[in-house]
Amino acid sequence: MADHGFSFSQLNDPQRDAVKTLGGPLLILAGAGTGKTRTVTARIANMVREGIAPEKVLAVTFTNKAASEMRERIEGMVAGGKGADMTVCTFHSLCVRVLRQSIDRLGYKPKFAIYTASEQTGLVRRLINKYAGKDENLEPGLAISLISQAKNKGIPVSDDADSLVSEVYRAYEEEKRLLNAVDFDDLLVLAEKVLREHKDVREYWSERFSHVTVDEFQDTNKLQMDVLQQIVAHPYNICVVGDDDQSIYGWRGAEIANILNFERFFPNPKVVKLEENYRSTTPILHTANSSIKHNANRREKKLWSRMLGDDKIRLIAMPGDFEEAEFIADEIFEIAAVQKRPYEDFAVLFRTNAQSRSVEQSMRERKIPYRVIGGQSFFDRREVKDVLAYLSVMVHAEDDINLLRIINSPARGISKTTIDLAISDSREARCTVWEMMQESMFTDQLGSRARNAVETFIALVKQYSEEFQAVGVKYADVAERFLEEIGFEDFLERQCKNTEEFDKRREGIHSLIEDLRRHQKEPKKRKHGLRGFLDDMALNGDRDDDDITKQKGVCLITLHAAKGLEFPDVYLVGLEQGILPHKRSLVEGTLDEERRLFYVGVTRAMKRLTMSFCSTRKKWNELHACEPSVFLAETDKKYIEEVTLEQVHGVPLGDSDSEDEFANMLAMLEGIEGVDDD
DNA sequence: CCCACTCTCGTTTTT
DNA sequence: CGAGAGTGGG
Repeated sequence: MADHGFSFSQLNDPQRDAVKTLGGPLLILAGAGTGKTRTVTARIANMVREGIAPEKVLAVTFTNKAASEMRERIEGMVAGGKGADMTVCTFHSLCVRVLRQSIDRLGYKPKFAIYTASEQTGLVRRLINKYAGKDENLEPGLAISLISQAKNKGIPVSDDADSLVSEVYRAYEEEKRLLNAVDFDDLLVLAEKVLREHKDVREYWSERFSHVTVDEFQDTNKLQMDVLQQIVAHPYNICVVGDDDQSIYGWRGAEIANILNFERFFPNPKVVKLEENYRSTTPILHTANSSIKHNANRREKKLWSRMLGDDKIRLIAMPGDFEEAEFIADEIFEIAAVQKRPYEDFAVLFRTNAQSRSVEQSMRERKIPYRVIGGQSFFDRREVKDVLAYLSVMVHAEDDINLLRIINSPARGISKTTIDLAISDSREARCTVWEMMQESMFTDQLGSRARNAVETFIALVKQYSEEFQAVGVKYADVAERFLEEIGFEDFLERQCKNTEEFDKRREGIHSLIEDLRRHQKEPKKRKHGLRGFLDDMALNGDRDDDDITKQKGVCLITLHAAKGLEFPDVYLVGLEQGILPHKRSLVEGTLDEERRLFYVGVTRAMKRLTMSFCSTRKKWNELHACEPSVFLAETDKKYIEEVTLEQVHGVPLGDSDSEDEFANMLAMLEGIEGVDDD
């Protein structure tokens, strides 16, 4: 017990079977709430116990968050700090490691830059403007997703090689290549390529990692599978863990076939099913099982629980979405008060982000604290992008995208005309904008004011990139000084409507600088200093302050984002045709994936589940009639209590004073309706 | 360069 | 309805 933080006796039979199986391909089908993480971490701890060298152990996840959580749990289980020698990372950072070492084999320079989403958008937008005819129009977002799909599935962007997308795609690839830059998908594409084409590289990595584990395997796409196949060599000590019933990312390329046909990729795998659920009560699991069995292609599984549970599932027919939100807010308020339960016990799950609005409104009116996963991520914020672009230019001024992003913000007298001239001249000379700006051939064409501005800018960049490169320098301090010098705060303030916005944005910058400071202090800091920091940021860095599980209050969350989480008391709302089987899924024929989404929603609940649908819904200020979801009709009602809103109001919850509670609730409802505007 | 107005478009989201 | 992009005048 002192040796390692697990013992076989804490595991159930299939879990133990999985933990003891260390050789050969292993597929663990881990249903929702069946102790997947415990099994995987125990299995890895067992490897070390069995004498496998920790540095030969690789565990791959999809998100940085999942990676750090797994690392933490493994380190807690493995004796003598050996856990730290293991590699626990995302697919993307694994590929970065491969490429940092061997990308020169593909003709790139080793210090390649990784484009963030915004850099990618910037480049694509520019190329669309360049190539689109007058009457042609292409959304950068659409182009990017087509390009990404092409790379991940290994298919052409468009079946017409002369189409605008194809043209943009070609130019996009060419430009990145010229700038020694790669995007997210390239990390996988190029890593797979270098592994496949170079035997010594492939052998290095497959010997380096003798035992590989892949988490959330149902989310892998074709490209990730290709990378895996390159890295994992005979005798294929690969363990994949996942649940085909929770595969909900098909729309972004996840191949459920990877899990359904695992044996096609790795021969004769052992298959272990984890079906005992430790999270939910029997009514919840029965309901989930009875729905998911309507899916055609799946690995047969049936979740069961030792917890019988007293509560049936409620299915409430609501007159409208407003009433639905009001009801939930009232009820949570009441239960939290009467049963003295923390708000963190409750979650409201919905299909689309837009649905959270009405619930948020009702929560705010009652002063119920709540948390939502914030629409735009930290890295999408303009000021953060600007600062990252600046830092990136300091490392690598040849990068046109970032250079152009910051060249005149804050305004420093370099006009659009000057910039356009620099771009076209650099195109002609086949060099970067940064190089062109230093040519007298270019500056001679400018008026004295413009020339002056350009020269000042060049001097500024040169000065600070030297300072950043100085030995022993504290990046965060230099960055602060730099932002001060260019008057970034004033620039920010001018862009903001009010003081709150300014404070928020300044806070964002501050937090970024702190990330930078922390990154440099970290003992296991990356090789290339500031470059390494930018890489981390591009790979969606080690930030945890936007982690929803660490925030307080009722959780309002989409079904997608809720995967992997659990709550004692769950409200699953908007179970209507067109919303839960989403309208688009009906056209696209992805009803199965919507059903899995429903399944994921139901299995988030531990003790109590309330489902609801509305017979009317306000859409863009107009009332629309709604029909209940087909998923409700096909689900077994053995443990479901079907009620209308009026009926629930007639049976208030709480053990005592129920009539008073009811009266209070009514009074409250009336009080609010009186104030109702919008 | 900046503001204010109109227009458009409303799944899911990570790296 | 409301966020975000795009347009045009001051």
